Amino acid sequence: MSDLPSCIQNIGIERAPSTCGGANCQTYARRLSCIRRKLSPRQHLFLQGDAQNHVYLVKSGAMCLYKLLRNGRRQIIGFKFPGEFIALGHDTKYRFCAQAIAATELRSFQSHALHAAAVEDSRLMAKLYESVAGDLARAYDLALSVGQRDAEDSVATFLLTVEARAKAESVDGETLSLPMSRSDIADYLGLSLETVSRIFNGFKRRGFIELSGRRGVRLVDRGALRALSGTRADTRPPAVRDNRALRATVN
Amino acid sequence: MSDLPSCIQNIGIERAPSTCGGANCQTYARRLSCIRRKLSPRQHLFLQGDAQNHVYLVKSGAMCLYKLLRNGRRQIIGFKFPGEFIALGHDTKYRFCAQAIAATELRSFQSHALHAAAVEDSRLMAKLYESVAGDLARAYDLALSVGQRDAEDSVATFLLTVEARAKAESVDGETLSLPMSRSDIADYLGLSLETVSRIFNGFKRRGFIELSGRRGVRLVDRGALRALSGTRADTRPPAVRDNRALRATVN
DNA sequence: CGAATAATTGAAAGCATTCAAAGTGGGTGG
DNA sequence: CCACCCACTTTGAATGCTTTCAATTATTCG
Repeated sequence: MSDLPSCIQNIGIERAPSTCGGANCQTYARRLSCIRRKLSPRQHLFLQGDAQNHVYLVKSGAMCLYKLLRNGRRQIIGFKFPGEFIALGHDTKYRFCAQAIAATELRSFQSHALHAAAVEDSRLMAKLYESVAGDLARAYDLALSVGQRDAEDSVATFLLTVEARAKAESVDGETLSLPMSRSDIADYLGLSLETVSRIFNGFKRRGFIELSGRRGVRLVDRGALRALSGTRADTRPPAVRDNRALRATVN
Repeated sequence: MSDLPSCIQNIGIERAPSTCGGANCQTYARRLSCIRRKLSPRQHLFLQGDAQNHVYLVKSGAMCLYKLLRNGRRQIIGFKFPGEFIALGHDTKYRFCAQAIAATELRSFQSHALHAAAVEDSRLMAKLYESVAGDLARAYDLALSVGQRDAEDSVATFLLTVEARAKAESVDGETLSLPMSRSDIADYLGLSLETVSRIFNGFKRRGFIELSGRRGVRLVDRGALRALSGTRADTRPPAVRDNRALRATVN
């Protein structure tokens, strides 16, 4: 697998700073063949049901992944930013759709070639593993938001999370530019777009955030947002009032 | 990593039949050290926030994984059955709680030892990777259910999925024994336990299912349940009425 | 057989949705 | 460069699904 046609790509370089965490990003699988792709906003990379032959790496822009229901409703299951992989995990068909929410550049790899390369290079394997594990952690957080948070909690948590994840996207140190529309946020949080809009403006009226244009948001009062966010600081013991789940002896 | 104390365990043997899919389950990492654990119903294996030093493999019984919010609400993010791993993906702390919902036997591995062994044995690595990827796919399905399905759709889909996943758990070929309570189902689907109960009995009244005791469910009219389930048969093109998401040119 | 836990059922209340309409921003073409 | 237009966003009002509160019934285990 080390002598592929070669379009000499550095998988892993240009990894999103927030994810990279200051570690020196290595260059993996130098000779893995790939193809450049460019997508304009709203353009699809693939649909659920398509034959799953490729893995993609986002180089710039932003993507959203979503699943469709028969009734036409969609659940966005994640957003993808530069340095992140799409469609790791081998299946015969994609189980979700991938759509650009901004002008986006990607690299396309043949799934089997990438996974074969990963078997050769354990650093690449570690990277793919880490990527999937990260997706999993985010998916669990999403299920938590969608299932148990009320609308304000969801939106507050969303804003805090986006800020933490995409500090690179901020115009200056303060204002962040959301790449996704209200409708995208709604379909991500399991809310209606009207509800999202109402809550954004409710936060604005209460002085928690400032809005500028369609994309700009500035978090003014993070404390207030955190107070609305029911997120636990994963410390034990949880010590919840009457949480039946914890009555039993622990361990 | 091939000369550890050895408690000679076959990771992967006794894999759940439904997941194993008839393939001959290989024996991996024979000499990986592990510890046996037994949990009684409602007993916790770990809590979110605990130091994450171990990976667990379910041998018998059933576990549930859940996340807690400050307001005391919990979201079950998944159930674990024999042959499945818990807490793959290395982090310093567990991000969710793991609790037995029935008498359960597990094997406990040191995270670093297991991952080191996986680097040595690519079959084990493939197994872990597949496990995480499976968790990810199920997490996405959960987000979809919780975010976009109405209560009846959620419950119908849940029943169909449980049947498909845990055919081994069925008493005979027809009646399945749900290891989890109404409350567990509710916290999994993001509903109240009363709603789950109402819908179960609504299905019963309409002749879609039969109930026996607290655990027994028999799916009588799968067609009706599938009709309620908004799940798409992942075929393209989606051809949804006015799905804005698909207006853009595809690919 | 009895106590404790789980499940069911009913009624009232609430939060978010849906439907509807007006307003705003951003991009494009003249 | 500005006006115009389309799409996105905001806002209002009514509806409804699910939740919450409360009480009863059923099941399981000691």
